[in-house]
Order: sequence, then structure tokens, then C-alpha cells
Amino acid sequence: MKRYTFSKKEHICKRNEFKQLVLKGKSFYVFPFRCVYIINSSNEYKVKFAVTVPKRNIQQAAKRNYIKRITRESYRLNKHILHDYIENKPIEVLLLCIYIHKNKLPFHTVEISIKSLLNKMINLDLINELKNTNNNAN
RNA sequence: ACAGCAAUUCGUUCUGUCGCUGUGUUGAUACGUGCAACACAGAGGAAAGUCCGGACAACAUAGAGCACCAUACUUCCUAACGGGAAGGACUUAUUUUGUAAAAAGUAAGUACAGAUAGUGCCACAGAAAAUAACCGCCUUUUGCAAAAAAGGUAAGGGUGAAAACGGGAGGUAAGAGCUUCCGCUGCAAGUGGGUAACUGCUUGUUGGGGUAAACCUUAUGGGUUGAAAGACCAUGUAAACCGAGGCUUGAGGGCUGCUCGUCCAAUCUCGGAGGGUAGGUCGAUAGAGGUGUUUAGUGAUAAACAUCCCAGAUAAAUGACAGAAAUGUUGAGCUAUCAACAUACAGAAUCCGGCUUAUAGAAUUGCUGUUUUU
RNA sequence: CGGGGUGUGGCGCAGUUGGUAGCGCACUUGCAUGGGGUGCAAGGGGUCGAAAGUUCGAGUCUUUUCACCCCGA
Repeated sequence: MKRYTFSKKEHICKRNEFKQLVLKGKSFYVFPFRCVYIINSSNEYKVKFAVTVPKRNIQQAAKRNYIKRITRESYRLNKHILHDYIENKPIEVLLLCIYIHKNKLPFHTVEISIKSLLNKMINLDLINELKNTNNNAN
């Protein structure tokens, strides 16, 4: 039984986490989003998510809020793709989606792009990446 | 009935599934809070722009003068205002009356104190743009004459946005508000009306270009800063170290500038190198509150009574999907109905009162115009 | 949340006490050259971001508004 929740625990809230993402994170691109992620080792598996919509591209606050809600909703409905993969692995993933397109999009196209984004994350083979980053740090 | 303008009001609704934020109750765990279930609540007329005014908070007990800034017909409303209401004056448009000048009505607008406190500015054109003599007119002197010199004079002169209050008569060497009559307008005095702005009448007048959204003058108001205000808790610690200046004969400081007063004052100031934090709670949602009725007032608004509790987030909550309804537009059509599309502007961030701007569409009222019927 | 600034020819910029809107580069035409560049001469192109107002007259003064940029945390 999967639960389609998205509570405060799964948000990125702290200023330092955002700083880390911007400074150290790796990124790729799936149509309206530019996705930045970072992977840490930890005892329990954990995924945190956040959306940003830059003011430069979309100036009205109502439209910005609409886009954020849509992306959060589509992540909430599809996050099990990533969770099923990561479950029982000692990994902490931070994920930040930056909306780059300059106009409003309807819900369905955003949902499709989020799905493809999460599938791409799975294909990256996260454990190997984690080892590599640790080796580079050492 | 249609169209236009103005004002006021409203500005999509319901059901199901999944989810977000807050509050309350219950449960298990546990005594840090988090988790689960249930119930209730959850964006606007502008939440926007940040253009004004307050509440609230801090700064030393918050004081004086100058500077600076803002406002500017009157009375009232208000916690306050640069906002609003009513009234006055002026301007514009229009209608009626009238030969005309003008008067009256209606509508709209007005940053509407002072140009008789002073200074400045008024391009080009024009003689001259504000103590006006270039031409002209007149007088005197010189001269045969032509003309020249000195003086008086704003009636006339193709300009210009604006030309020394307009017209008639007297007066004069020629002329002039120089005098007088009629008229416009300002100021002063008296008097009637009005709380007042203002206005009717009478008298006087060494008044008669514009510009104060030019400087300025007068009156009134403003202490400064701004929720990143501020209070508390947690974490960490360094009132440490080095260099320079200063130490009761007062350096220096104080949340706009200067001066004065006053207060604190060696636990000071500047530079170097370095350490820590960047989390939480309160502020912060019961209020100049909403709704309804009655009363007072021309009105803004106020008072009384009844009733209700109505967002409180902080990388920032209101959404998505499915279905139905409502409204509008377009097309088809048998005025029934069917299909497609659309449903604006836009998102609270300490809170209130205004102003300004954006806005699909709907309703009501008033005015104007056109057409049809009686 | 608070504070400040800029909009003028295609581009970059001047323009002070209100009085005929300018400069450089670019563009067009002509001359010069065998041709091009350089050079010389002439020319076109502006509702001064938008809307109101004050004034006889606004790029300039006042108000409202739109867009862009910067600073404080």
C-alpha cells in the first residue's frame, strides 16, 4: 500500500542545504526543469525535494504559486518511482527542481516530465556515484 | 427596446477521491516532541503599487532655535490623513430667455493662500516686455529755408501669448484716470444675510500686464528609525591577543544636518589577525472587528441594542483529477434544443483607514441619443 | 520589507536658471580609386517610455503610471 503524502519532513527547508545544492550539486536537464541533486551517506534512506521558480522568468506571483503547486502535486503522485528504488539503501538524496520555461504549462505535461525526471535519476546508478564522490573527497 | 456615459453593488457554485497548513479531541508510543484517526477552519476587491495617514516598538528624561520636508477656499467627519461629506468661488460645455450685452438652469472639472512684501524671468518679432520716447504730435531756441538741439506727450503706428483698465465727453500747446459719466476688476470702510468661505447694497480709492507646478512670504504640522522594530530561550564564547591614540584640565558618545542645553562617560575609539551564531518561541491576529435593526444628521458619519468569532504561513499552506450546474460567445437548428470554446484581474507576509492602478462578466439607479407603439 | 537610479535617431550617449533637439558610430547618395578600404561633400531617419496638468510655449516643471537596473538583509 503506497501513501501519496508530501509533508514537511520531505521538504528542503534549511538555508544550508540550499547552499550545498547550489555549490556542490550536479545537474541535468529535462524539459521545463533543470534538476540539481546531491547524494550523502546516512543511516536511513531519505529523500528531500524542493521547487523553485525564478522571478526573472515569471513575474506574477499567482502564476509562480500555480507552477509550484502543480510540480509538488505531480511529485507527490509519482515519488514512489524513486522511493522503491532507494528503499533499504543507506543514502540521503536532496533534489531541487528549477523551472526554466517562461510560460504556464498544464498539469499533464508537467506530470509526464516529472516521471521522466525520476526515471532518469534511477538510471544514474546512485551508489556508484556516492563512492566516486567519496573517493574524490579523500 | 437598443446604444453611450456616470455612480453603486457583486465578482462562479456543488459532489466525490487524493493531498497541504492551523486549532481542538482521542489513541498508542513516550515524557524532546513527533506519529495516526476524527472534527472544524483556511486569500482579495483590489491581498497589487507602496502614494499618504495612524496603531505598535525602540532610541537617554525626547528639550529649544535654525535648516529641511509636507500641506494650503470654508465648515464638518475621523484615531489620523495629502482621504471623505456638504457648501462657496472660478473655468469649460450645453439648454432656455433675450436684438445684443448678458442672465438663469443643468452637467463636468479645479495643487482655488499671497503678484498691494521683495527679487528674478518673459525666447523670436517689436520703438518699447515694465523707472516704455524709435516714428509721430506739440512747445521753445538756432536758422532765409531745409533741418538741428533741448524739453513735453502714451491719442495713432503691419509685431506679439501678452502693449500700460474699455467707451463717450470735457480739458490742453499737444496729450494723459488729469477731471467727469457709464462699465469691468482689486483693495478699504459702513451696513443687511450666512457658523464660515462668501455674498447684496452704499461710499471712498496716490489700485489696474503675466508667472509662486521660479526663488520666496505667511499660516499650520512633522523628534528619528521601522517588524530586518523589539523581547525571551537555546547553541557557542573571547569584556581574550597584537599595534596606535586617549584617560577627569572631560577624549568620545547619543538612530537625519548644524548650534545650544541636557544625560552617560574610561567597561573608550581606530586598525590587524582570529573565534562563534545565522535555530526556535513571542511580537502575530478579538480588532478604530464583521452582520442586522433602530435613532440622530442634507451627508460623510456617529450612538444604542442584538448576534457572530472569521487565514496565520515562514524555501512560505488554499491544489490536482473526475463529474454536474450557472453565465457568455460562436456555429447548427424546427425560437425547443445540441456541439465547441471561454469564465477576468490577480495570491495574505505585523495590523488597520484611505488613495491610485488592473479587471471577463452580471445586477440596480440616474442622464443623454435613436427607433417603435399608445 | 526598505532605499536609490535610468528611459532621447538602428546602437552608445550629450542636452540647467522652460524658448527652433544635437554628437559619434551605423545607413543612403555623390566625388576620388582599375576595384575595395581610408578620405571628402551632401542627405534621410525622433509624437524625447505612456497619460494628464501648469504655462503664451514643456525633452526640461508637477502628478499619476509602465518597463528596466542597482543597493541594504
